[in-house]
Amino acid sequence: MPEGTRKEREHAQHRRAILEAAEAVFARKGFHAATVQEIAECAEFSVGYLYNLFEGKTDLYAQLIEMRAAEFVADAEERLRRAQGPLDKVRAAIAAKVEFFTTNKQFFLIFARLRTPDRDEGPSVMPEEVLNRYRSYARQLGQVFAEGIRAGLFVDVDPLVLVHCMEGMTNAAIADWVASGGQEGGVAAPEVLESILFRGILADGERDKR
Amino acid sequence: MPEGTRKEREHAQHRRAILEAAEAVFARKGFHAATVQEIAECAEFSVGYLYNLFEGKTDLYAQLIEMRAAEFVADAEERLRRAQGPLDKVRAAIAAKVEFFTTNKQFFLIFARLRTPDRDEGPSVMPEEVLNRYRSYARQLGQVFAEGIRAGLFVDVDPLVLVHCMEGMTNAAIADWVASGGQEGGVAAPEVLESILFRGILADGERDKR
Amino acid sequence: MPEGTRKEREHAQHRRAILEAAEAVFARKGFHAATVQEIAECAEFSVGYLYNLFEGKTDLYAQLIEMRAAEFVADAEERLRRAQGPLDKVRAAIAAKVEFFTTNKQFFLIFARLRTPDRDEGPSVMPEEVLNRYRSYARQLGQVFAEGIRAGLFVDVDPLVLVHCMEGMTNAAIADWVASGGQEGGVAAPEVLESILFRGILADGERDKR
Amino acid sequence: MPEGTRKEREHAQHRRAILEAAEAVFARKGFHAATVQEIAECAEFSVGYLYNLFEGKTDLYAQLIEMRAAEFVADAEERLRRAQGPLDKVRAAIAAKVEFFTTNKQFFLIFARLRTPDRDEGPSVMPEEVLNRYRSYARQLGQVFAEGIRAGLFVDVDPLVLVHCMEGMTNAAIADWVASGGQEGGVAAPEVLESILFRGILADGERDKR
DNA sequence: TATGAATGAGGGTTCATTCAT
DNA sequence: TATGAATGAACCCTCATTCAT
Repeated sequence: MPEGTRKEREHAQHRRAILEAAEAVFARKGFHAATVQEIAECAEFSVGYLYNLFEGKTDLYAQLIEMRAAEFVADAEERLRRAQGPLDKVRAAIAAKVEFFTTNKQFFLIFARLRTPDRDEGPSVMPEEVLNRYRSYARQLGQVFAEGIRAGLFVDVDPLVLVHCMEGMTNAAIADWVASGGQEGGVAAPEVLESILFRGILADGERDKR
Repeated sequence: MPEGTRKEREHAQHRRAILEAAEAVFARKGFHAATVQEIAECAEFSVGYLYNLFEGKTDLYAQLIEMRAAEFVADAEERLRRAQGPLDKVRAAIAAKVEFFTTNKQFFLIFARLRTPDRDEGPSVMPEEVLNRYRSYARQLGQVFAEGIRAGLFVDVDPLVLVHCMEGMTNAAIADWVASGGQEGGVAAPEVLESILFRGILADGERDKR
Repeated sequence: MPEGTRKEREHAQHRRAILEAAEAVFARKGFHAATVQEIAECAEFSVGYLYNLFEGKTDLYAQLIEMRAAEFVADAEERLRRAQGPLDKVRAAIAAKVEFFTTNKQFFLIFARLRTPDRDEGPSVMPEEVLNRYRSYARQLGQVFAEGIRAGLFVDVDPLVLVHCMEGMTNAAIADWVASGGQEGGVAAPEVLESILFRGILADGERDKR
Repeated sequence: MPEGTRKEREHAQHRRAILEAAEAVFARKGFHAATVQEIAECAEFSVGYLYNLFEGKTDLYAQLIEMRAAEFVADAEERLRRAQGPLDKVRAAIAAKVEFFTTNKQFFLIFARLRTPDRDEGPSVMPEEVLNRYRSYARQLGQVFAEGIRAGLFVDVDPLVLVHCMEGMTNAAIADWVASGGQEGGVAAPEVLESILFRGILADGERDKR
């Protein structure tokens, strides 16, 4: 049951509608090529109203990312908490990511571009809060790996490198799936990615040869 | 000793200077936010002269990518040719990429954005030739993995997934290095990435447990 | 009493204001030398608003001509319909033209330039519709003369030549009047032009000498 | 036998070549759309050299018109001098004009646009000298008609109107011929134009009815 | 004499943002 | 609350003109 007065509920609903329209347009065009006009039309509101609810194009972008980042981190952290031991935590992290982007294809395109931020655009587009949330999550992942290393489960390599390996592999797999149309069942199964991350790509017989 | 008349040498030199200025600006701002004005200033030429040498902003972008892509592919294919067997070929591919972006930090930011092109920008920015060159290289990598699978060296997984794993891991490692300032020796050593790709992140004792 | 809502009326009024400003500027400078900036200033609107109502400079030009051409042709065709017989129809055509440009001095300068279009400007500026309207009117004039020839009223000369004579004479007279400032009563009276067109410039006694 | 040193002769020859190239381009594109670059290429000289011989685009345009106007006026005035009596002088004027533009089709397009000068382009494009030469010729024509009127040969109408009628008719006929491709024998014969100018378009029997 | 590389002011157009309604 | 008309700064690009060679 939604809280607040009817006005407050409508307000929140309109915000969501606009954020979703923005997600579609930003995903399709990128930040600069997207126009506020198109987002407003897509949400079936006027530009003016959009400017009542958001401070501007940049704010809209930031809030969109904040919203999705919060959704993702909330779910992923919950899964991390529930999983026991580094191995299962890593599995949980992979599953969380693959599942999140499987249901948020459009956002993946935005997320992917975030990794190479356009700098020098006046005040940075991303509010510190979002960045901190993400950094905090990355740090947790790092700790999971560090713990695994201490426990003798993982190879003794800078945990950051392990995080990158995991992130890079999953990103590439998801990117390929999204680029190829995002059909059901297309993305590499999390289990395959897990297996490669854990055991590498060498066949069983080959691994010990050298 | 460069060929051609003095005029031709200057012409080529100016082209290079502008392409390098463009690389710096596109890397910093992205395609849309970069301005021709800024590129010209950065190259210490007038806008008009830039338009004598290139057909427009889009052409400048395309030629820049074409130039770097040609450099990369030439080197990487040469290394692939020299390496014997799938294992060494994969090692060569990783080394080629890490080394190329180590000396072309700025271009990495452009390359990374290429993977999530802004759509709907009229005719795609990239000329078919460049795309084909890249596709051809990706296909070669796929064949290396396929060969490794046939030879029983690699796990029996869709070669495309293996390519993605390799690409994703190296991209993430390079991205982190670039983002953190690109200091000497910062990027994860190719040998570490290789090792993880081949043998996974599980410690020796753990791998066989399950 | 104008139709539509207040908004619609204002919209139409602004369109007219801009078209009139465009008429003044195009008349003074010609298409190429006119600037959108100047038209906007002259209409006391911003450039941006002008682009809300028209697709661009070319569209503005085309719509202006379309508007005036429609006004002229509507009036002239009505007069042609009402006049009885070739003689009166020719008189009506002359009067229609002289009176139209007497109240549309500025447009005459635009009309005059239309007759020597700058070629090679990509797709012609004029929409087919306007050209067809004008061609249709010219054809009607030709038929009037042809009918007069068949009836033995006019000399037996290619009707097209007769149209040219009529058009040329009236154009020259109007051009002179416009060039000399367009004062009241300056243009040669339609009756004088008619008389010369019909009976030539020879004095009565001289005509039959040869 | 051309005068001056070889240098002077070459200089004059180059000037003519450039003026002719300019005529072709200005005729095709109009003043504003024509580019100095294209004129230079068309004349097979460099832009720089063009700027050695002419002060700029405007000067080139003015000198071109000056040259052709001088040619025309010299010929037309000579014919006027030779003709005896107003009738023959008018015939001579018509013939001079038709013949001149028959051999100078391209220039007709430039001449036609001259009649509706783009104003407000800073210092007027046409030097006073050219304008005066043309005015002087128009005055002479006016005097021919005035003389005819005094002699009872022409109807008693403002001579300027008669000049306009003659000019307008011939312009329209030439314009049609040029527009339709300028084929041999296409333009209305001077005799037809003369006849209409002198005797009007009414058939013999009709003229006296009213 | 003859060249064309180099300039930069100015044009058409877009779009984030505001504000009267 | 919700609208969209109106703004104007900023962008890409062209082209007349200059000047070192």
